[in-house]
Amino acid sequence: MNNITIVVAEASYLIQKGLEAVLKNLGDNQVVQKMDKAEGLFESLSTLKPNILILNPDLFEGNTELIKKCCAKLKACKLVIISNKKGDEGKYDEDALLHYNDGQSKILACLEGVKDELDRKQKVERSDEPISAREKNILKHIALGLTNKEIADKLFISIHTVVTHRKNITQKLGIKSVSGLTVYAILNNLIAMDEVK
Amino acid sequence: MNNITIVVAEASYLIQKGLEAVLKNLGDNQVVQKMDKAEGLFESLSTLKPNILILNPDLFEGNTELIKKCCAKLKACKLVIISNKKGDEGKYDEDALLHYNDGQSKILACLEGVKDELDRKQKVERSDEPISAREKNILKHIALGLTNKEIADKLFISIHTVVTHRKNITQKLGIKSVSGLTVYAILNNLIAMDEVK
DNA sequence: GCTGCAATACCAATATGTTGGTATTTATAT
DNA sequence: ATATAAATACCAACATATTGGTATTGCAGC
Repeated sequence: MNNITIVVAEASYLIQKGLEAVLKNLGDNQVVQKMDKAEGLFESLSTLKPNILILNPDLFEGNTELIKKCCAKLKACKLVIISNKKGDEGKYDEDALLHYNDGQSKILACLEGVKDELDRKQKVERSDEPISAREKNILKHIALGLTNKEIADKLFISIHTVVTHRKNITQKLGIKSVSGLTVYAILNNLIAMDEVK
Repeated sequence: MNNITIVVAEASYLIQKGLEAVLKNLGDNQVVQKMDKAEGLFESLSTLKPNILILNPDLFEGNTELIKKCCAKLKACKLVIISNKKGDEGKYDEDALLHYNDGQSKILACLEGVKDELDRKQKVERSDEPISAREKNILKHIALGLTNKEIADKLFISIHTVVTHRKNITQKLGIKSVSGLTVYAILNNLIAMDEVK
């Protein structure tokens, strides 16, 4: 999984923040710069070399030449258009065209699509790394609030084994905090909230 | 500072997410529900009893009677209007009126104002709280998976202070394990499951 | 039969959390 | 004005978790 860098050029603060929040949840992304006017955009693209540029054409007052100039500036950069106006359909790549009023599914589908495209280009293969049945059981006990020693005693194994399982679990899931593991266990029906001590 | 619960009723997913992000940074808030249509709103207000309702009038297609009905439903609830249209000025309380295109300063000033107003109101009525507001905030960060040191750095306090708060929290609540504290935080709307890392 | 994975066990170094103290400052309530 | 509570800070001893190793066994698939 490569880290994807993103520049957001959008006047509305709430839209900026919304995009940032959505992108953060979408994976290993990073919004490296937010701008609310066109000045300095070209310079930012040159220095930051982002993988994605999310741009509101209003910043250029609709001047499509400038937008094309943006694209030309960077090969590995995917352009996403975010607009508050009707009637932009057809002017831009529909796969990467968002509107202020779009709902969750549209937004997520678009951004995930763009991200997948980039992932494919970068030949980043993401393999699902499921945890084994034994590891699930260990995780369950972690999420229930037991210590390594308590788990070892309950399962009649050495504490070293528990530590090893725990190591593998955190590595496979990419979750290192106990609270994160707890939420994972809840969401994957390994435990119920009322079982936790 | 009590925990403030918020319902966001807004069709645009990005605006939803943007508001959520801004509110999260504003302090001890929690967006307890987001909705993108008017159905179920009254029910949510009744059951969740939020402190703030952020509403886009477009959900009611401009029917101001329904909006007033919202207000009437809850005394301790402050209404914030979020709109994508020009010409709403004067129709609503200007202190609590936002537009899609507003910049950072306007947005923050408005939401901080609303929050301060609520804080002042609530200062009187809090009494039977098991843990203090500060402790709630610490607990929130514990449940999010931060270490004591990370919490100390984020809140600009010593790690000793965090340890002390943590001691008091576990004693007051009688919950020792991190997973237990995490579940408590989820059940008490201090965090949402998808915030945990 | 070889390969790879899962489960088991162990070690050592380091990091982080726990517990039981003390103590100061500020704000609020009686 | 004074008692109380909350937030802050610190210490020391101890407990527990994390990380990066190594190693053995058994089992399933090729």
